[in-house]
Amino acid sequence: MGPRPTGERRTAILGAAAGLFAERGYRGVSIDDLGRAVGTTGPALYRHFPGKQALLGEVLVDISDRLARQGRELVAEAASADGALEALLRGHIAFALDEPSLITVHDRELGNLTEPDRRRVRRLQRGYVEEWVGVLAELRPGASPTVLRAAVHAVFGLLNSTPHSRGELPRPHMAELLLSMGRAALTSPDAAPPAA
Amino acid sequence: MGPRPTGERRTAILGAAAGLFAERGYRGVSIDDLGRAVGTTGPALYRHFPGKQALLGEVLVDISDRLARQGRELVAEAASADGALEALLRGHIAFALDEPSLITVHDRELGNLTEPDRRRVRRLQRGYVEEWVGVLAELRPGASPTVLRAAVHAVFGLLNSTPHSRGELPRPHMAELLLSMGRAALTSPDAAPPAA
DNA sequence: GAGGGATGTTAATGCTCACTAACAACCGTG
DNA sequence: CACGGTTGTTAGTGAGCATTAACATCCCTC
Repeated sequence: MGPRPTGERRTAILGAAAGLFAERGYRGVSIDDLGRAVGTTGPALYRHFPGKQALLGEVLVDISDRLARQGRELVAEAASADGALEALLRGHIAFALDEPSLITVHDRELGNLTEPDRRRVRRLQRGYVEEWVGVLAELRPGASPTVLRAAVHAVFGLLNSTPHSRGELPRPHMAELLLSMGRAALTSPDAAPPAA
Repeated sequence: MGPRPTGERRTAILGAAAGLFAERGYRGVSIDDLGRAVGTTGPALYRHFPGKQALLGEVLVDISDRLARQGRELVAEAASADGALEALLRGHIAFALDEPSLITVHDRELGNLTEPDRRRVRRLQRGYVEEWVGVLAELRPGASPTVLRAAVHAVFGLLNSTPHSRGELPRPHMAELLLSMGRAALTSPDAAPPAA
């Protein structure tokens, strides 16, 4: 069987991997499952990737990179801190609604990465979080970065909950709901004083 | 080796299982790991449980049951809808902060249950969610139950994010932060009209 | 103080699975 | 039109793992 023009098989495998990993977990998906999902047998996969772990690594690094890059760009383009926050929220929500599998895999499978891949993903994640924290610090000068970081993680949990409540609401409606909930959560007068 | 007074070995196994499942995932934990964690060998487990899946089932049903029961009680005891919402939030937050492993396992491992166990867990979860929806319906009479359900799921995502941002903040401070964020998210004027 | 049930241990057993080997077909290029 | 590189296929191979079997202790009861 001859090769298709480009590495389209490669990207097909990555797509299938994201979907299957999200659905059954990294360990619940076999090489043969992955092959079957793209119309080949299992071992054909080794013509495109060195192994199963490398596949997961590529998926996770790609997601983290896209989020971090998107965050950087949105903040750079924004005219105000308020605008930046709204852009970050809308961007993250769009991502979560468009790619629920990627979001699911992203915060579930970190532990199955090789150490180098895990480091890369963590670095990218940290950068993304700091983008949010920077914007929030401008909006609420009183709050400590530690509190803001915790708040950002909490809002990620809120936004990333989409895959769990799938299909309950039409997409644009869900997007608006998440936007207003996320904004409310981040801009409420929450900065409790450092506990005694 | 003789038996200890009660089924304390049983509960030790359940505790170890929750911790290990949370850390490495159901499929990433072997029977031998579980035995080792409670000071025995792997197969000893079969004296207390019919198998690995039954173990997971018991853990998940127990969590779901505790949450649902706690929800029912808190709402029944509350003097007002406002009070009920605050109680639900505080109760869920305490649970998430006290038992991060249980929370983690709870929304990750549903797919590894037997069909009957999955049904039981889902029924309990639904009951818990409806408890929240009932309270919210009283506070925001205009909103549709569908929107409220989606909002509740989103807030669960927010509250359950604790295990991800572990140790950043002292516990009481974190509890207050989550409370105010959760309340803000649920009581913001978010009820967008049913999209065109 | 003998017997039995509860609880443990070690040694199979049989399955799944990631990965490798050996071989085949296709395509573009000389 | 032969050749080599690319991408597939089927058939191992060896490891890990859930579960079971066979056997050993211990404690409680009679």
